[in-house]
Amino acid sequence: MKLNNSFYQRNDTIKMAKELIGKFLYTNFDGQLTGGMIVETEAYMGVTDSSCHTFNNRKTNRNATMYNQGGVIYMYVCYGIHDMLNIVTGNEGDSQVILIRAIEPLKGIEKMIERRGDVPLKRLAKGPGSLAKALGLKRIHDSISLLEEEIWIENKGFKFDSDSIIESPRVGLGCPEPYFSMPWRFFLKGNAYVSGKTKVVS
DNA sequence: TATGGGATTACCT
DNA sequence: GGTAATCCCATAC
Repeated sequence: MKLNNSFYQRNDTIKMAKELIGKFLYTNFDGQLTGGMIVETEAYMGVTDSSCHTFNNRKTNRNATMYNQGGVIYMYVCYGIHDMLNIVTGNEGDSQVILIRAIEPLKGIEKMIERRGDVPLKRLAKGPGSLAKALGLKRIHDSISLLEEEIWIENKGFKFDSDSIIESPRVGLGCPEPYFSMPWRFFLKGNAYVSGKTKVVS
């Protein structure tokens, strides 16, 4: 079943980032259904998190969507090239979001290959830039709802015990400690579609 | 108004 | 492992 506001509008973004592992993310643009199982996420914890776009209450045209109430998406462009998909969580005025970093492709694989070019299945939606491209998501989709027909997340009842969800520091940050090392990245242990290093940091 | 850098990826050696 | 591609926004004049 489709996740709704009772999931997205809670105030525990770290817990939600963990819970999104094993959920199913879909997009449906122009009648083309594409998607797969979420295997890697990162939590960005809002105005106190120095790696977060809203650190120090920063508010610009780019990041305004992060302050919306949970249940919409925040899209932003990194390095001028890559579009990134974030799930907005919590209440209006909060700015915590969850970056979706990788899915295991399941639906519309042909269409995703068409969008991505000829890459191996293992790399089709591995890493946030690749994932957004495979699903047809761009900056112009910023602020669209997860409760409508273009993008949504489903719970299919898959459960993983806590040993299977690995925590690690987030990837690619340039911010100072302590946020640099906060263990706010989560991924499914041993899954071939997780990006980057999968080494366990304890 | 100008400049520097980033939640990355792909392709090179 | 090194680096180019390439755009929005923060910061500095």
